[in-house]
Amino acid sequence: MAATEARGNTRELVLDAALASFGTAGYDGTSLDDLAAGLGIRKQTILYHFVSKRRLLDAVVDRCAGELVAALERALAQSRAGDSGDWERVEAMVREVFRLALDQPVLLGLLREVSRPNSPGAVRVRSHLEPLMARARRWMEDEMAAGRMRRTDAQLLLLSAYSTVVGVATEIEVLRAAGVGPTLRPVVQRRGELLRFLRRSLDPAART
Amino acid sequence: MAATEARGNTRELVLDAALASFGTAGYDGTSLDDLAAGLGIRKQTILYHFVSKRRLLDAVVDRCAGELVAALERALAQSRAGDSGDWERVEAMVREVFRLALDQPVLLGLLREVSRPNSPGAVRVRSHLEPLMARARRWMEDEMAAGRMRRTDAQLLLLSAYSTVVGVATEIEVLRAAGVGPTLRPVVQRRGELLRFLRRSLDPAART
DNA sequence: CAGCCTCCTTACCAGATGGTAGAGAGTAGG
DNA sequence: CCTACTCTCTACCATCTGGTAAGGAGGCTG
Repeated sequence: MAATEARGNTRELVLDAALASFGTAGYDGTSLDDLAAGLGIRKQTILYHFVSKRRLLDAVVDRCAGELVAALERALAQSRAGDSGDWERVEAMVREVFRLALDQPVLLGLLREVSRPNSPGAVRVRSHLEPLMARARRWMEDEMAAGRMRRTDAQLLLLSAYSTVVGVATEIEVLRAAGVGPTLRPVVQRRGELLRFLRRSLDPAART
Repeated sequence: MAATEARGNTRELVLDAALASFGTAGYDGTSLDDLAAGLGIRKQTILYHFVSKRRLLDAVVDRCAGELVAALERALAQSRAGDSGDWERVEAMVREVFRLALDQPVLLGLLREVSRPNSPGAVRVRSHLEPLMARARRWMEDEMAAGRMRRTDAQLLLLSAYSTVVGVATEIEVLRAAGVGPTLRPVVQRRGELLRFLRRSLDPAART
C-alpha cells in the first residue's frame, strides 16, 4: 500500500505508464521492472492486474482503440446531425483523428510501435481496426455506387490514410530528434495533404 | 569451419541477416543467438567480427548509409553532367532514393527502426545523414538567395522529405499486413506526392 | 617444424527478464 | 471476532541475454 493518493486506480496508472513506454521504448524495450520502478511499485503488482506482459500490451491497445472508436463515433454523430454531405463527413473524421493524435501524442507512439510487422500487438490492433475499416469501406463503396463519391479503390485509400497517420508519428519524432521545436505546423501540413488527397480521390465536385 | 561455400564473406552474411532482423524485429527484438542460428553459425562468431551487438548495429547502419551516399552521389553526378536546372536535380535525387528503397526494402525497415526516438542506432544514422542534410540545406539556401528557388524553410522541407521516405516504410508494412499484394502503386504515389510538394515549395516556375 | 595469424568453436558467466508461490495488510460483511 | 476478498508485497526461479576466456583447425611464412 503506497499510502499516498491513488487508491483504486493503480491499474489505470500502469496503463498510462505502459502506453508511454511501449510507445517510446517499444515492447521488447520495455521491462516490467523498470515500468514498476517508475511507478514506485513492484513488478508483481503489475502482473497481478494484467497476468502477463503480453496481456498488458493487449489492455493498452484495447483502451486506446476504445478511445479512437469513441472519438470517431462522436465525429460521425455530429456530422450526421447537421445534414452534411459525404465529403464533410470524411473531413470531420480525419480532423477528429488528428485532434486525438495531437491531444495525446503517446497514442501515435503506440500506433507506430504496433504497426511493425512482427509486433505482438499488431494482431490485436488489427482486430480493433478491421471492423472500422470494413465499415468505412462498405460505406464508401455504397456512396460510389450511388455516384456520390468518385470511384476508386476504397481499401487502398483507407490504408493510405492510415499510413499517413502513422507517418505523422514518425515525422514528429524525426523533427524532435532534429531539434525542431513545436511540431504543430508540419502535422497540420500532413493533415492538409491527406485531406486534399482524399478530396481529389472522392469528391465528385473536386477538380482533378 | 563450415566447410561449405562462403569462405571469407561470413562478415557480409552476418550483416545481411542483421539488417533484415533489425529492420523487422527491431534491435531489442533481435538476439545474437537467433541471428547466428539462422546462419548456421555460433553467436561468438558474430561477436568475433563485430565485438558487440551495438557495434554490429553500427556496422549495419554504416554499410547502408554508405550505399545511400553512393547512390545520391551518383544521381548528383549524372544530373550535373547534363546541365539540369535545380528542379531536375532535386527530382533526380528523390527518384534515386526511392529506387534504392524499392530495390532493397530491408533498408526501409532499418530506417524506420532507427528513426525511433530511443533507438541505439539513431545517433549513428544522424551522424551519417547530418552532413548530407547540411550540404543540401546550404545548397538550397544558396539557390534561394540567388532567386533560383522559391524561398522556404530548407531544414523543415528536408526533414519533411525524410519523414516521407520513412513513412513509405510503414506504408509498405501496413499494406502487407492488410494482405495487399504488390505495393508498388502506393509507393509511386507517395513519390509523386513528395515531388509535387517539393516542386510547389521550390520551383519558382511552378504554380502555387 | 615452429610460430603466427585468421576464423570459428566450446565452455562458461553475470545480469536481466518474465513469471510463480505465497504471505501480509487492509477492508467489508456476517 | 472471524472469514473472505482485494491488493500489494517479498522471495524465488528458469530462461535468455550479451559478453568473456580460451582452445582448435587451417593457412602462410620464416
